[in-house]
Amino acid sequence: MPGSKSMNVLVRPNIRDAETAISEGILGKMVVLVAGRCRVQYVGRAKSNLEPGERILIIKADGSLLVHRSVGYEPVNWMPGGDVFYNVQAKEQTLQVRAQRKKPAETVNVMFDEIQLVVSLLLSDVGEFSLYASEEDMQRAILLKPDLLEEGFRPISYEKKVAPGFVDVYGEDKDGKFVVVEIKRKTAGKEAAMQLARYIEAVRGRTNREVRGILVAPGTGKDVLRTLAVLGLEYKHLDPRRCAETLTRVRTKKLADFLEES
Amino acid sequence: MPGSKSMNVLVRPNIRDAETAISEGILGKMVVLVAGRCRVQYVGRAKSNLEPGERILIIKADGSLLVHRSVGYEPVNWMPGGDVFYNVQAKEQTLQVRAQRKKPAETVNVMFDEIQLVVSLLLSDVGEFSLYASEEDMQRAILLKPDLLEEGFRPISYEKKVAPGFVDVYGEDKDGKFVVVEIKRKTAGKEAAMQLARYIEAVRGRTNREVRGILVAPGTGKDVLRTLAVLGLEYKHLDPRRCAETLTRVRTKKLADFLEES
DNA sequence: AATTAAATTTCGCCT
DNA sequence: AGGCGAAGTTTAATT
Repeated sequence: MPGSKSMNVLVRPNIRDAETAISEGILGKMVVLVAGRCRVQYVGRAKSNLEPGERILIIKADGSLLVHRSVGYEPVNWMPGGDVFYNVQAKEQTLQVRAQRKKPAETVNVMFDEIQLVVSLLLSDVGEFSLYASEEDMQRAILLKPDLLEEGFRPISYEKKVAPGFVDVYGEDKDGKFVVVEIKRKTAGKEAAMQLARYIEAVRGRTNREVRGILVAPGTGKDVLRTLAVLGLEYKHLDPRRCAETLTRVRTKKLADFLEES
Repeated sequence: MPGSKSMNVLVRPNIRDAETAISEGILGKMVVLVAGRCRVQYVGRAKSNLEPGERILIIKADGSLLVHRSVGYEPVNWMPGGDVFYNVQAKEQTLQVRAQRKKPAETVNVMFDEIQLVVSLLLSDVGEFSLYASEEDMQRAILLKPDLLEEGFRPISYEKKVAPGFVDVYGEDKDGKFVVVEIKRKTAGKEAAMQLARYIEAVRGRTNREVRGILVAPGTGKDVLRTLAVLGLEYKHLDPRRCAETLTRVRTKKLADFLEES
């Protein structure tokens, strides 16, 4: 039973053997690696052509396909996973791997005329992935410790829907003024300032109370501070990493409190 | 001379041999593939942790690093290529591959406790990559055949700088009214409408002539047509693929004319 | 070096 | 199923 092994390796196989190995790998929901000389054509949302050269083709268990050149973070051609239909067939001295999906309608065609390596693998992987210091972490940190924004700030709601979209955090300051907070996890450009301005306008149209707008980010682009000033908005420096640490500290403290109470 | 071969394959190597093969692969600017059980930690712009599991590690000739799980288009961890410093070392029964760069300061740490496969390859690849049906193609198509936008349209300039950014195409219609064109290669959302509105405002502030705004795209989002109507703007359906074909046709025609003249 | 906008963006969340 | 926004977005172009 060739398909039951967790790893198959073919070094410089002939076209026929490569065809079989790749087909079985895809059918068996394995991860398939192919190294060889190929031409690649894509037709779908756009259209592309890649002239012959040596690349690495990866087909994953969910049907996703990647063609990688020898440099670059991004694949030169690809197909995201999902409902992808594969067709693998030897044609004389070439091997064609075609990936096709319906929505959006697109096709990637990889044509090998030389194959150096075919590997198929069954990867056993249930390890959890955790990411810290996202924009959501910053939001949660402010909600848990509002003083991170400013002393006396009290959150009322978050992800509140207003005219064009959602306000990240919404609350009031120590003087009872409404505060609209826009959070960015990295240096904020003028688009962020404009976004906040639009939210502010929407909120001001609904209340007679004074409304402040605060852009929270680890930094600002060149003219952003001036743009904010012109629009009557404010800026508060806040580092996403520090927010993540704050969250950890709060969680730890909560745990300590819990243990103490027990 | 082990480093001079164009492909090395190690199946289930011990830690020491894997260390050597990976180090030499990186030093030799080869593409290195490693399949094995690993834990991955990232610290930099954010922070992440990936618990142990079987994955594929790819290190490319330019120093870029990818860690791929068995599913998904995107790598779970990565490092873009450039000035990346690598450290590969065996520690008892584990193998650590660390990638580090200065700007931005970040580190990816891949720790293997089991290695199924190590492959290093020298990929010979000079094949040209061509992409059609980009937004730029749409712009060029309109400039070459202005009737694609509307009968009688005459372009004056493109990528013209106005207040907040650049107008894609700028011209006048058969009645002498100014026309500002905003191009989107895919379904246009309300952001596109807003963008066009801002450009229109900027242009109107500079002239007494009537100014029309046309959003060009292969489709529109839900409320975009109504938003455009409210703002006094127009929509013109145009398919990026058709634009690309138009370009090809024009080029072919130009060539035919040239041959005829000769 | 900083900024801006596009991308076959992908991905997740929510209506 | 479509709309919306975030992403360790990356990448290329322009100042």
